[in-house]
Amino acid sequence: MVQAQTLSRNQQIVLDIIEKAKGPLKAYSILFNVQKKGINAPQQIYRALDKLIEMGKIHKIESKNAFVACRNSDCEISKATAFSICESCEMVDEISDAKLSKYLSSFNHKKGMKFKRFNLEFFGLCKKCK
Amino acid sequence: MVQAQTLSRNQQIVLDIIEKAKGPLKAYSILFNVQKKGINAPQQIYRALDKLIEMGKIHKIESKNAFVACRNSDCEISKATAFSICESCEMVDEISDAKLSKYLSSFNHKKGMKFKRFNLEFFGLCKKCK
DNA sequence: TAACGTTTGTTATAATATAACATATTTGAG
DNA sequence: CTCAAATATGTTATATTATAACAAACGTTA
Repeated sequence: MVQAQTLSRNQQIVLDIIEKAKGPLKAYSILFNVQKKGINAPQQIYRALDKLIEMGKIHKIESKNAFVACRNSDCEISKATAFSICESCEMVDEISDAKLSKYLSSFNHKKGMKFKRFNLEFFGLCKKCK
Repeated sequence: MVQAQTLSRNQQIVLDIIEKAKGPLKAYSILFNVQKKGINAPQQIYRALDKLIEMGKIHKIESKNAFVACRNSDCEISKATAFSICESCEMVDEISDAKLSKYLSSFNHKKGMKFKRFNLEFFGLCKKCK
């Protein structure tokens, strides 16, 4: 079972770094940042990332192979995620829009497939880069 | 400029394989399949894939690092893509739903970002795997 | 036909991710 | 409490995905 509250040492270390970051972090950049804390191997990072994703504490931005903290209670355990991604400065913003989320969560494919989960990535230029 | 019609030799070889495939193909699996045709290096595959994506002939399934042929004229040069992905058998189906596409294409983020493009991936179990 | 852009070929390497195994720690049922 | 099961850790090695850099060939088209 996925634990509800408590994070293990490594999980907490990794989550702290991701939460403090201004943008999405890559696994190896997290690794380089925690080597002073005694974490030396990619496996240790990837294991923590996997658990944090399961718990819904972070999300993976698939198009960037990078990770951001979840700022959105609506996506409850990452069943319904949407992001806005700037193609210039790489900024990523989690979209929390109840209508959008509802619309997509209830979307059903014609071919009879029932969806459990979706991930949506929007791309453009953010205010600053426009 | 992106060429309109003609594909180069390598581009055609790569596209043929992707179009014939039943499911998404990974870059290195494409590579192994074309070594008999004199293509030996990953670069050759990735270059062809990049151009085919630009031309809208194929799409990348970001969550799988794999590539599928475009079956949908609606997504015109990959500005608006949506896929249905089976978590069991790995089947990928391109969704072409005008309403969905229109809804998302006109979606505007509250924070003032104007989107140029989106990619949506739905996950679940397909008919067979259900 | 010369200049430019595009494609190709090639070698090397970077970046991302998992396998496999041994040990330690935590948790919960009895 | 206590021991068995589940979870987490540490570690080495390796697999997978992707790009850098450079030289040569090809194909437009002015």
